[in-house]
Amino acid sequence: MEIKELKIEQLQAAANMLKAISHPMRIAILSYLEGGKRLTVTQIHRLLKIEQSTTSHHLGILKDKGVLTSKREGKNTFYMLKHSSLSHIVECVSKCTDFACDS
Amino acid sequence: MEIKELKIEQLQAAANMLKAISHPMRIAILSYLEGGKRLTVTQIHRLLKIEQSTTSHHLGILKDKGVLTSKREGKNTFYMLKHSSLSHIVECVSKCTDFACDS
DNA sequence: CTACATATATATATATTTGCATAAAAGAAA
DNA sequence: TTTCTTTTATGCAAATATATATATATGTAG
Repeated sequence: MEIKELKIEQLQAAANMLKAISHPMRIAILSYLEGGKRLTVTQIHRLLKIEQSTTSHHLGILKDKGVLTSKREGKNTFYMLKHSSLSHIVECVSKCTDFACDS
Repeated sequence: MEIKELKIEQLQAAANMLKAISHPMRIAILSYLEGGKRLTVTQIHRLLKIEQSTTSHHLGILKDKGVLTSKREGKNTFYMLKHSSLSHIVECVSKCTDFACDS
């Protein structure tokens, strides 16, 4: 499939998914969830040192746009990557902003 | 380098770069520039069927955030990808929104 | 000068971020 | 059961950011 032939609906969907990731805290969340790791809202909230409600908001956005999935276990809700290859995006952009992207 | 060790400034830069890409028209622009292709503002403006000023605005955002570079040649300004690997992002997200991301 | 190509400025509309307060869900203890 | 604690989610509002078009300005060539 050629990217060139992307239709407007698919462009919109792709943009929505990328936009969901395009936030410093949400990129950090993705980096914590690399390699199939699972973390609760509280764990992420403490790691990022941001409000619990803000954390929940960010996780909700990522889940809504198909980046993450979640599973409730008792009082906790564990979040994880829906597609492992999404961490490539974080890796690529991290390299692009650090050195060059062609590594 | 571990993604986990990303600092806030780099997270911000990565988010800015991703946010620049997170727009249907700008994803389309990237797809047109795959493989080292060079296009002028007018060519892109005609391909996308959007206003010239809007096109220039989008290109300015992509250039400002380090996604594209440009080279003026006479009356024309050619735009191209700054890092070829950035097209992987478009490919990955396109797959993620089309089928699954693990392809 | 004119014609063409590109960039910018302003304005309006829309969307996003964030914290606060609160609600809801689940379990523990009285 | 009722009450308390922990964990997560939601509603609201203010501040901030973004998208888009129209109009205008700048740059380049002839």
